[in-house]
Amino acid sequence: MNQISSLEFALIGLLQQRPQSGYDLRKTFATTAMRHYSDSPGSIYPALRRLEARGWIAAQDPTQPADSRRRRVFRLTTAGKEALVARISLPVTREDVIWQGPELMLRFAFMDGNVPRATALRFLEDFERELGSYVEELRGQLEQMRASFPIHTGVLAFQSGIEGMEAQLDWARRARALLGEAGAAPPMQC
Amino acid sequence: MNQISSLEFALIGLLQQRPQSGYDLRKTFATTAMRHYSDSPGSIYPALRRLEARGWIAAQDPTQPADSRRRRVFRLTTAGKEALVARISLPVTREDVIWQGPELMLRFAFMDGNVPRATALRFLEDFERELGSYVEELRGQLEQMRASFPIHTGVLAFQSGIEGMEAQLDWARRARALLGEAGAAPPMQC
DNA sequence: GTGCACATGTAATGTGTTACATGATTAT
DNA sequence: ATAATCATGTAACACATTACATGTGCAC
Repeated sequence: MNQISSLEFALIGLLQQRPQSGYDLRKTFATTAMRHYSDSPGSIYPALRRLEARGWIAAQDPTQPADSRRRRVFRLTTAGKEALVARISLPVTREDVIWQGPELMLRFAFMDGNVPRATALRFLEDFERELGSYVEELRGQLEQMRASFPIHTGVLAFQSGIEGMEAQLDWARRARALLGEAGAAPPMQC
Repeated sequence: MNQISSLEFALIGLLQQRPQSGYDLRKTFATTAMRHYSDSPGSIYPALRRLEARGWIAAQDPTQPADSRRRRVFRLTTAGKEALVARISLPVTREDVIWQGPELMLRFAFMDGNVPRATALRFLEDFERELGSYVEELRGQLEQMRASFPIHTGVLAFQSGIEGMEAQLDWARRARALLGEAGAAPPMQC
């Protein structure tokens, strides 16, 4: 499979921000908001080797004297940056909003300094459109459920999902307004 | 591994509602709000065979005359129902709310008619407590981010996650009020 | 000098994904 | 009759998880 996995995407996104070792990346997954990624060595080190084999990342200065520990600090290569930008710039599809992986918001988060502001605005527009239409469909299903069942947990759980999505829709509208009006601010373009 | 997977849990939860064939279950995953589960035959049929091997589900009436198609309709066994109830009744941990899999809300949704109302209330209390403390932690991280970066996409994406969780917290409070006051309604107990 | 955090790695296992294969029934 | 849908299955592959293994440097 030539497809990049969600973990691999997270790794190159973090490496774009600054060169790091596998251990550093594990600690990020273990302690920050990216906790939903496993910090197990069995996933991260193999993923790093896959990325290295593809030429997207490279260990910098194999015989680094400044670092006595046997750390391997990786940096993003030019090809890696291209792959990152390509992944970030993917249009937001209905599948994306349904699966709601950590992946989607990570795509938006990694846009800083990597793509023009227009791409971020496009993301938000797509996101609003796809999520909006999906929520509308779910609301229809909710009405049907409410008709057949009373207030029981199935309906309530369903409602929880819908309300979470509505909060995200609301966020997207505000974020778009913020980014759109920021014509005076320094451009995001790399 | 003796652990039940998220897919297996979804399958026995659906089979508890009514006996169904693998194809029926696939269609549910393909067309309803449970779309985040794959409807690929390569995942569902092997999972059904695993559940059958464990004795949690059974094909009813192998030589059903009423159904000319060669469907295998599965029903939940007593052991299967026990496993379902055990999984549903698990306390909500911090890990659960962080991973936010489809799993957690499914647990709540499948409570109808399977566990006493107290279990549902307990779920909501745990959920509020764990998610509340996690959101608080994330809000601290957000403030740090906001200090170092301007309004850029990383901060915005972070905020989106927090707002989604806050919507769920709000939902949990309302759901708890609804379930708690419903002393007059027919009990959920099986 | 013993324990702990740092740092990387491998092997076994289970499972989801993709793609392909097969055959029955219904509709046209 | 022939296409589409129903219905189940398998094989190859990639990947995550878990558990184990190994070694370094620092603190007490």
